[in-house]
Amino acid sequence: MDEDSGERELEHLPPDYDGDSGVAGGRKMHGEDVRVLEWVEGLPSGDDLVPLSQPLVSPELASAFSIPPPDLKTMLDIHRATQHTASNLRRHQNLSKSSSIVSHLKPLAAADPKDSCSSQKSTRCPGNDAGSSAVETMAEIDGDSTSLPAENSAEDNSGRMLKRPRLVWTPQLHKRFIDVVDHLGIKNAVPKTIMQLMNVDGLTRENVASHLQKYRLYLKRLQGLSNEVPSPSDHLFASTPVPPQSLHEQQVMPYAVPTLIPMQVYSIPHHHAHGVVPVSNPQGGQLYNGFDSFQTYAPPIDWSGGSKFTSIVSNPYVSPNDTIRNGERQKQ
DNA sequence: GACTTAATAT
DNA sequence: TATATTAAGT
Repeated sequence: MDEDSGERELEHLPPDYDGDSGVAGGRKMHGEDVRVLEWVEGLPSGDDLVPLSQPLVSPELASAFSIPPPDLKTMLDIHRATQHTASNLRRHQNLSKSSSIVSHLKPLAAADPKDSCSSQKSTRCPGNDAGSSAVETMAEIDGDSTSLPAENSAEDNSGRMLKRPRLVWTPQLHKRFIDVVDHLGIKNAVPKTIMQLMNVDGLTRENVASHLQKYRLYLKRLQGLSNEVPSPSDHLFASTPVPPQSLHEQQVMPYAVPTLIPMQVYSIPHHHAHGVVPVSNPQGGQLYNGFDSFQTYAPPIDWSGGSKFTSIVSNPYVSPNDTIRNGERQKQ
């Protein structure tokens, strides 16, 4: 059924992009990274991007699939949503114990997850629970009635239950994931928080949990064999342009509220899938690959909103000769 | 209800 | 086969 799905995905990649190239044999230090970067560079510049206020799927296609018209986002909407997020996160911050660090933050900066959990040795953090009640879902924040619910199914307009299409973790989406995980620190990076900060409309906690699981396994492998060539299966993760800071447990940096550039996931009935011309909107949104899944394009998160703090953590770069144990770098 | 881990499905 | 999704246990 999906025997050639890889080939299909490649249709949307530059001609020289070989997603399944034999990295196993000899992954030259950055060959893969360079290619991904080239691909990313190939995307339209900011000037070429379609404004957020325009629909992500053409009206014709939307109507063909009975997709209700999305709420058009204006810059005012985005600003309002950002303010909303910020104020909710501030409320969250006020609920948990405030710290001297956080008290210096500019209004847009959010709670320091480490601080609010500092006495917890497990990754479960009461602060997070308090936050989850204070922070609303992205759909609510966006005021977006066309967003899919954060469930794995939705009803179409005739009341049938539709299966949410399988999410494809594109390099862009993964980059956004990594950005968030790195900002949270691997210890504080739990699915719900990641999902909220990623701010991808339609992305579910389950999507994130699954990807996080995979990412943790990748990090574990990375620790296990520090000098080995990365597994070919780590293609996506290894394509992350920077050494994952996630290897370090805590990023003692309060995370910023990312600029809200929501993306929407459209659920298109599978039987409609064949032969559809891909729709692309790199500004954020979905690239429908014409079959049974979507590729999600996400512009990088703009952390500038509140990240006025420089990290207290020293250079997280991990040299190939170092090993990581329990999140601590061990010099050799 | 959220999280992690393991198993299963595609 | 890779990886997204679901299930089970905490």
